[in-house]
Amino acid sequence: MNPMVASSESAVETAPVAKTVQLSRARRAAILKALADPHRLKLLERIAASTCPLGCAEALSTLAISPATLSHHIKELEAAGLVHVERAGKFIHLSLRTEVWSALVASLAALGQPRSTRR
Amino acid sequence: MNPMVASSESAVETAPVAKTVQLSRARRAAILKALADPHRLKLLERIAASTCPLGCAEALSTLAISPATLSHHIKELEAAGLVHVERAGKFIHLSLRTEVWSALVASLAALGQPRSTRR
DNA sequence: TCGACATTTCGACAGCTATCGAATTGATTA
DNA sequence: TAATCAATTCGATAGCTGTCGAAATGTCGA
Repeated sequence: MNPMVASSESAVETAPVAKTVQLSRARRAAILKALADPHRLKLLERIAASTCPLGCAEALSTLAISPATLSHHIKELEAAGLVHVERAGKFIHLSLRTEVWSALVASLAALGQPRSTRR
Repeated sequence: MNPMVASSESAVETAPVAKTVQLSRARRAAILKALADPHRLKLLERIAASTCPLGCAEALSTLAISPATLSHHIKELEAAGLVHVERAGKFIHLSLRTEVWSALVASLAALGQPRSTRR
């Protein structure tokens, strides 16, 4: 895990009451890079659409990829801080980090509004 | 220019009154792919922040890249439908397609809201 | 018409990344 | 304890992509 994500991660973690957290440029870039792969985007969409944490079996049935590739993609999404991975015995469960997602959306929304005060 | 972007482009063009247009999944994926490069993201931010169309000279002064590389990135952003490129003699001017951007933001916002009715 | 300038195209290249099969690791169960 | 299963790691590979210098193209002005 690189230090940039880790430090931003703790910033998000220590501000749980904040609905929308400010993303650094580096963080934004890292997240957008993680979203560049079509399979990863589809996986994230599937995770987001799930009312409960998603298992690998279900993820695999959504995407036509090997377990190895899924593992790789999950790792990328986790590294980008987009998903939370919880292990339960042999199984893992994936959920969207909604606060990070909201921060991204807000960040991108602000980009399209050049007249607002921005640093 | 690939037919996917072209057809979505005309849909956007023919609906100028619509503040937020629905993006197809493919379109969304294509845009996010275009945003994956840090230089391209920075360029888009610079374009968005500009109150008037941005010239190449200004873009080059923002990014420490060669003119050839800038040209490549511009082409990518244009192909993704994110920017409008206008030629004025020897010069070109870049502007953000705000309606596409808004559609992207809306699209991503909807992704983070699994309980809303989505197709 | 030629020179200057802005921008693009071209070709090469290095680095990145998605993908997979096989091996490995870890948890569970009989 | 061994077998089964879920998931990860590892190594290899093919394709992708950002980057650049050089050449080419197009515009403008003298």
